[in-house]
Amino acid sequence: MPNFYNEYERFFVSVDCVIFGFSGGNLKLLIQKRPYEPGLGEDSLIGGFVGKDESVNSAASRVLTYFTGLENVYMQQLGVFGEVERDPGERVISVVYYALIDVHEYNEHLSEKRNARWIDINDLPRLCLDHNEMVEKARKALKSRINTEPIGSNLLPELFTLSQLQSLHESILGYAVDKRNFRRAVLSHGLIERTEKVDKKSSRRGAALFRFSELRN
Amino acid sequence: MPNFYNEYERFFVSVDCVIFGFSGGNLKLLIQKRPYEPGLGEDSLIGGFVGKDESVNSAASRVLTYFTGLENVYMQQLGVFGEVERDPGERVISVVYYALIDVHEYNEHLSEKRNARWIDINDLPRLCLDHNEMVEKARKALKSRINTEPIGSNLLPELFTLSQLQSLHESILGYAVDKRNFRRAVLSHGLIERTEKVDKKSSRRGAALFRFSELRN
DNA sequence: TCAAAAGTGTTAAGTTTACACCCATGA
DNA sequence: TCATGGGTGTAAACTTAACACTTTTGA
Repeated sequence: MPNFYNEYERFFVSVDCVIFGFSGGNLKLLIQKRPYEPGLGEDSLIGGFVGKDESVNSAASRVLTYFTGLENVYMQQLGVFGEVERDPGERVISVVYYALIDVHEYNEHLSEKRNARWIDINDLPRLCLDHNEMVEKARKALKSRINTEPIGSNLLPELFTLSQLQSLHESILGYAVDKRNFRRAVLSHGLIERTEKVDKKSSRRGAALFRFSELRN
Repeated sequence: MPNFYNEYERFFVSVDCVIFGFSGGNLKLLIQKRPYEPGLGEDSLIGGFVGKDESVNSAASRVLTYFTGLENVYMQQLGVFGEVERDPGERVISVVYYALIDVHEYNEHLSEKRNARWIDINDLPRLCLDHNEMVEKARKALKSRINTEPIGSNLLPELFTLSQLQSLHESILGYAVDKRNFRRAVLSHGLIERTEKVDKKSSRRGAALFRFSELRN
């Protein structure tokens, strides 16, 4: 096939994923030790390069599966980081995603093998390049979407208590919400439904377990 | 400088701009005749390729200035279109922006020279590649932001009447809004202020001219 | 004098917020 | 029996939505 654009430059294109999890009442982030120079060994988002025969979105999915073993994960594009000098090694244009995963389902063994680990979002270390900026942007995106998208359905196990869901919302929003108002609001949305099951782990009395309804519009 | 990423592929990266204007009570889009194969002469968004020594955002600004003569235009990244086969000529990864410009200020002579023209958003022709999809995404973004961002300040002339502002909102939203409620709402936001001037062109009685307040938070 | 756009308030409905006590259970 | 987290209702404040007539003026 002839090349029509040959006068133009070509660039490395990477994908970087801000991977959120929720565990122990706290929002977590999956990070790795950067596997190449420059910045070898520094803390880094999970990322990789776009390949010849895959779309940019597919590259992000591939990277995510490579690190977690999970497929069909909830992911959203956040934007492009395209400053000339953002990577001191080579010019790389990065497409950033955020992903939400259920930390109870992912392949822990695999991510350890990949040198990845979960950190609490509030103990975020300094990350390489412009990765802290990417995390900041992802947190803002989560905050603004938590009340309109069923974000919890990706971060929580299939069955969960309303207290867990509330605690997730509070972690994302960064402030406490009123228990009664919260329950009324999420129940009225009709996105979750009560099951017959009861969770006895977190309290003496036991808490009703809910699940996200299957129906999507 | 050594190349650390040499095993990876490099890609053409383009920027495509969904450029909105507002004139005669209608939302407009600036399009061009595609200047290269494949699809030479087809209707196309305003676009170009990212160069070696410019950031992706700068490339978008450069393209916009090239076509309109305007600088410091309001632009926002919309996302990346990165399917493998989206351009049948070559693999090109496109970063999409939307921009809002005041059609009374831009350089009409220049855009004509560039073979660009304004079309009414409701008479949108079939555009090349995946450009219609980009426009659709941009319209949704506008809709969801019209009530939180001072979008009008970029699309309207410096002085405008409330009827013009309302008509702009209606064009973006796609439905009529109540005049009294609209006026109360925009005035209470405090983003616009009344001037002493009066517009006599659009009515016998004359309408007060407003401007967007300088103050930004 | 009339056509055409500008301008102006009030009420009802709905939504959001604030707030405190009893319940069930296992240790 | 008591400590712990689970579960529940109501009233006030605020926001949104619906609705129609008068004003000004150039032709």
